[in-house]
Amino acid sequence: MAKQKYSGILLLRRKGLTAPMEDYLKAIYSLQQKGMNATTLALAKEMKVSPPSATSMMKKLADWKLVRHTLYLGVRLTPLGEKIALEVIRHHRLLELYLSHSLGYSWDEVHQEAEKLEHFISEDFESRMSQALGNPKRDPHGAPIPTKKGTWEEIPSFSLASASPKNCLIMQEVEDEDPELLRYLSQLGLYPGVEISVLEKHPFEGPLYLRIGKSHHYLGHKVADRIRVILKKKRRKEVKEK
Amino acid sequence: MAKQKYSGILLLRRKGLTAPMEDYLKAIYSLQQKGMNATTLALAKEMKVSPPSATSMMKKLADWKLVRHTLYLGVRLTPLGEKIALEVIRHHRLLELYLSHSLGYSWDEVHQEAEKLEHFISEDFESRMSQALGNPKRDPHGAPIPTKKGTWEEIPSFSLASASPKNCLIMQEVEDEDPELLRYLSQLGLYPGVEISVLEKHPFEGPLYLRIGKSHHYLGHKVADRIRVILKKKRRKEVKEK
DNA sequence: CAGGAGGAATAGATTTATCTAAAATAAAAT
DNA sequence: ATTTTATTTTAGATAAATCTATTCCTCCTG
Repeated sequence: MAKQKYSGILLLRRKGLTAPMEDYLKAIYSLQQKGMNATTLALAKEMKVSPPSATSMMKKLADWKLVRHTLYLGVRLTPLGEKIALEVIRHHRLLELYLSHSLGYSWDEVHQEAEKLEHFISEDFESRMSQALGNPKRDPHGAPIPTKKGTWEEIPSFSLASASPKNCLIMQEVEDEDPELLRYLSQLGLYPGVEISVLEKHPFEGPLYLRIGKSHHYLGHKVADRIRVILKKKRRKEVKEK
Repeated sequence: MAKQKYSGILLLRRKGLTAPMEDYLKAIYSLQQKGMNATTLALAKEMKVSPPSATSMMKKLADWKLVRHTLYLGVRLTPLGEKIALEVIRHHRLLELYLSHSLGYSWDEVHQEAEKLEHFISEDFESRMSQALGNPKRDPHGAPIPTKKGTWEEIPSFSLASASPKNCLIMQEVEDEDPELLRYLSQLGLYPGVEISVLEKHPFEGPLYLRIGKSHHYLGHKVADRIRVILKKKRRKEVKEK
């Protein structure tokens, strides 16, 4: 009985899975998550390439059985394609957390570095990072880190811009791709896990006046819209989270 | 007065310096270190490619002014080429040490991982590693880690196979590329820094009987030849090294 | 239901790094 | 000095990922 030595991304990399292919899979996954169709044009825009480039990559990924193509609806990940996408995302988010924890990177710097390295680290590197970090569930921006099996805890969050005043909120997540935004947020002390209350909400998409931890700040609607929050649970017991 | 924002490897990478180019530069550097000419054939063998591949890369590197080409003598690194080679080597060796210190890799596993990552880490990553490790001077195999400026301490070592009995030796260095050899050496407790004495030396390239630390082992001549050692200095003071 | 707008695919070119097969050239040897 | 040997280079192909320009085709609209 021959033992299956390689599977998932490792196997496919041995068969010639390339960094660009991995990047396209991530982009397709991201579009699907947003409920959009991964059409040629949408994918080309996401990847910042020309439509013909996207077309040919879609065809290639279809040959590899990583996506299925429907005319004018674009491409959808197969289970295998989704598995690979999630493995790359796991690499990315583990790297982000690792860089910030172990090498003192700030949260606005980690995305760029992780974006390159995610394609070149081994599965061994991945699991060593995960172990060193205590099998973490969230990256520095609050995004979930899929497990090895491709599962994660879904936390139903909503936009800070849509929050109603008086509720006590916990910041949950923000996108990792805009370093300027992240630097701005860290000036305000706005990190995942921080307590927020909306004190005033100005009309016509006006600014919000917030309590952030123990200080108070105004925040524009556009920024608030990019921040995901959850309601603070009524505590049943004083649970300390580190 | 415009500030020079990029230099060395960073500048060249922005201009399109590729991972294969970096690998060739390392190979040329390595051949030069061994006192060999980096001819087409030698380089092709070192890089495990066909001679025409080596030719075309030599031409390309010459276009980039990273090497100078002399007919039938092969190629020599220019100062710029050497600078790049040393930066890549610095990346490699820092990565090796970092992986073994911070992620618990054993010394036979680090080379492979570093070989890929060396081309993709940023200068920031490099300096953070160096700082986290206390600006180390040697990698896990005892090879010198060049400084940012491309200098390092030259330690005149010699082969264990050529050592005369009775002297007390310190293991200095071993190549990093053969995992099997490294695993064998670690079974014997043979690491850089470990004390060795040659107790018996059998003729005709026969085995050596060694004291390694506090235990005794036989070691074949071929293996001994790959191990670099230095004479243990007469201690002036009891200095503890960690 | 017949065009036209716009999205999608094709055609052909470019760049990088590799290959094999063949030709050219330098060094060595008789 | 001529031949042989060995190294080096050229020529032509391939594969990946991209591009521009062009053509094709689907869907919607009038």
